[in-house]
Amino acid sequence: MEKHFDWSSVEPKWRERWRELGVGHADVTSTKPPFVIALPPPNITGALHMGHASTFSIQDTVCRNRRMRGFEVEWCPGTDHAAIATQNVIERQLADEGITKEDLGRVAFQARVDAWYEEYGGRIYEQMRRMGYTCDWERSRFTLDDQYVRAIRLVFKTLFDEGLIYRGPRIVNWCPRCRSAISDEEIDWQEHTDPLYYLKYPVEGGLSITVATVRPETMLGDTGVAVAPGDPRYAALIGKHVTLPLTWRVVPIFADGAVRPEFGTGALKVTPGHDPTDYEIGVRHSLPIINVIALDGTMDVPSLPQFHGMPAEQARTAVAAALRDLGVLVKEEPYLHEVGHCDRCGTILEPLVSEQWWVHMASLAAPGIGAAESGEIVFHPARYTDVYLQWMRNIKDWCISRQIWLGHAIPVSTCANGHRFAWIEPPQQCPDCGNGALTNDPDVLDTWFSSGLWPFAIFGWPEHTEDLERFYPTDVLATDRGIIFLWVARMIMTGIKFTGRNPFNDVLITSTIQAADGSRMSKSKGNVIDPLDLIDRFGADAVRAWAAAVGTSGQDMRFDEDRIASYQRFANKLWQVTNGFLVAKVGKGSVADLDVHPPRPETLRPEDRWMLAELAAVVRECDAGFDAFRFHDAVEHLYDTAWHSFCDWYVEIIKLRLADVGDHESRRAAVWTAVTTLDVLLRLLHPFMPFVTEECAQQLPNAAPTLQQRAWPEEDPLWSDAETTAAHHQISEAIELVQRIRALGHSHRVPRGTRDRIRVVVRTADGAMASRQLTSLIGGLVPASVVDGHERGVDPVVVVSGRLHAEVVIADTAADASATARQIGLLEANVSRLQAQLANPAFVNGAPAQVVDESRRRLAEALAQLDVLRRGASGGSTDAAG
RNA sequence: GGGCGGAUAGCUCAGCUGGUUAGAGCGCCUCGCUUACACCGAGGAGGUCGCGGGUUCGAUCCCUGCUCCGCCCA
Repeated sequence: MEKHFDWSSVEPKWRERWRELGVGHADVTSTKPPFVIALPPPNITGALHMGHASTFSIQDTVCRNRRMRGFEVEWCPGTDHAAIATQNVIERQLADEGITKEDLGRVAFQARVDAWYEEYGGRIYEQMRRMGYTCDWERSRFTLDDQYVRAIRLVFKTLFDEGLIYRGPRIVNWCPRCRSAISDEEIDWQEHTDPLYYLKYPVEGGLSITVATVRPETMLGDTGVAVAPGDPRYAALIGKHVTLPLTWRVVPIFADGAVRPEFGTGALKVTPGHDPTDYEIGVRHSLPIINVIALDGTMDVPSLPQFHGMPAEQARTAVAAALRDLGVLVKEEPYLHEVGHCDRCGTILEPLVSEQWWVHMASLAAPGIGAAESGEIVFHPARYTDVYLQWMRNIKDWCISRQIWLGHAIPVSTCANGHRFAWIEPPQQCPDCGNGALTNDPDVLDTWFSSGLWPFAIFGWPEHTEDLERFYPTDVLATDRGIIFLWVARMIMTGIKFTGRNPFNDVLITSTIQAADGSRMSKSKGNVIDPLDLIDRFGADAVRAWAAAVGTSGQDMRFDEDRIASYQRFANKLWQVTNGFLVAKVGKGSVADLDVHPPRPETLRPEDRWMLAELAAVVRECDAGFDAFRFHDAVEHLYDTAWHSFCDWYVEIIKLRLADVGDHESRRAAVWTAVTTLDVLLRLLHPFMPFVTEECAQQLPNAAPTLQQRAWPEEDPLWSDAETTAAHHQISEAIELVQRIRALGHSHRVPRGTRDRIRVVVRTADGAMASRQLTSLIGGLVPASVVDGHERGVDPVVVVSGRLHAEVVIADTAADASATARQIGLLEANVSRLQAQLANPAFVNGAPAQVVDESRRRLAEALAQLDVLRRGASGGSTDAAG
């Protein structure tokens, strides 16, 4: 037998088996109730990262659980074309070759993209298989699939025809390098320290006003100066005019609520063409919009040739210098602020006004708000509902056009007569006038526009396919909080708009995994962890169980490798107890020896029932965890029960019985209980740790080709009947007593193998000897000999647990009552606390009867225990049973 | 500026709707290679639950103020 669980040989075997058995594939004609998850599509050319590993592992765990619970599970995977990211990669390749995409042309460029997809397209699926994910690979989708493209065009055309999509000049975040608009959600804000320049502008009548700005070059496009309403410093200037240096344009001074009086001088230069806030102000006050920066990021000011064509950043110092020469620049100071960078390429974004396509959002958002408010769509953890609603209630129109080559072309053409129309199939002529000279819109759609349709488009919408009928709406959507707005909200809005139904009921937001120091993992920082590397080192089961254990408590998690390692050891523990103990020792290597019939209940010993009661508890905890999306609760209870209750206690307790070949009935009860317990635990653990549980379950009776074909465990009445409950109580007390006796032996440094040095008498509360069964159980667990009574004249040390207590004598050692004294001290503190509580009439009258009764019960028990300890400690109880 | 979180053992984190002797994993200390497992077992040390008020018979948990630390939106 191998010494340890060897995942590297086990994992490939089971991956292959699941594939052969078609575990992930859903049958659309099945009569089982469907359970559906649409996998948030990763970037087709990307590699699996920690975020994926965390959220996908949890999705697979849910899917495996639902399969065992009798659902027809459809977990539909897919990939996203990730237009900007992919185009950047290709452009970088071209740059290395010294050419541009314009040199290549659109057709040849597309060929390069296709080749790239071909090369890297399958990589992430392979990585997902290594994690053991049971997606329905046969249904995998790509956002550039023909059917998917038709869905996108239909959505676009519908919104266009309803007037919800429009084109117009608006301020956008412009990436001068990508030469494209970028959505608000794709901005990477970084802190910069830049000079804050104070510019003193002349005002009519010999007055002046000073503004502060980090971007003096934009003053060439200023069309106003704003101050806060009611600001006494400037009240007299409102309505007057400023003459701007350099351009000598005359612009008004006015009041606007957007101005923060405490910033700078409290006076704001307004550049509607190059600042989002200024744009809003400009709209409110009907200011002209002047663009002074071109799409390539250079200054566009032909009337000022000294600046024209200069990169904006360079123009900043040049303009500042010119203003200094004019005496306008009166002060400079360093200023820390946030600067927007392009999420994809890192270039500093340039807000500017350009023609873009927009979706009018307010009417689409309204039903999406209602769905969350009414509780039809539930976020887990619940607080994300507020995050979602906050954004939805303040929603802004969505810029959906991108000026890049890769992606879904905006399906709009304009004919020679100026008719503009949207289409689904590329048109030959204008539907209005029949004109055949058509110009197609050059832009493509924002990637999120297409992935926003994911939950229904993957199943063939708008066709009324069997899949769509059966699998839509989906049940759960699991993702990181970072894309609630980018994606979740948009799926909800389009889902309701185009299918009339919520695309899912539950949104599970999984924890973000941070680097060990609490910083964000990012490629640029070089602190990313590769999940595949973790699989190599700890096994897929360990990585998955860890993901479940840290992924759903709702808090961001610092990456902690030791935690993963603990689940690796747990996998080994399961494997050891199954193969090394149950199969090799108990079953002597034969499954038949483990395949015992259920014993008659009366032959079960208390410890067997104790184990079954523990099992009942963990089934309940596990189910509750799954139902509430609290997987960390489920996996931690399973870990505790499997390792501590089963391996540490139950297995150790039954070893003596199993060695006693004479007592067939007892042996059978123990074997059955052990096998049953392990079988249930393996099934419960399977969704979290599929590989090791399959490998272990295969060794036991009742093995199925895969645990995915076994039913999810349910509680048996035997596990919680009155006798089992009583047995659980008794054995739990015995276990605690064992721990106290062991501690006593330890504190006296009694070496192992000298059982005779410690002699123990176990008694019940009334002073009677404990039953023979219980005595031998305790005797088997402590390094001591259990005797009927102590010799006269010897002072035993007494330890107590519940209604049991033990009188312990250690040979050649004077009775050291410090252990007893310590326990007495704790109990006395407890007693005085409870007595004070119960003496308080406000508590007795105010608290629920249950709580009061519980306090009384505890007090009574503590007093009884104290009584036992004091009698023992006083040294009088030699051979108390007489 | 607005919003949402966090602060619990040396570290990383649990602690569900107020009543437990406040828990786990790792680390640390002391024993132990006993025929499932040294990727292990046994025992142990370690916390005035960020700080100040308040509500309550009772607060780690609820309210409020403060101090630090994140994230999101502007």
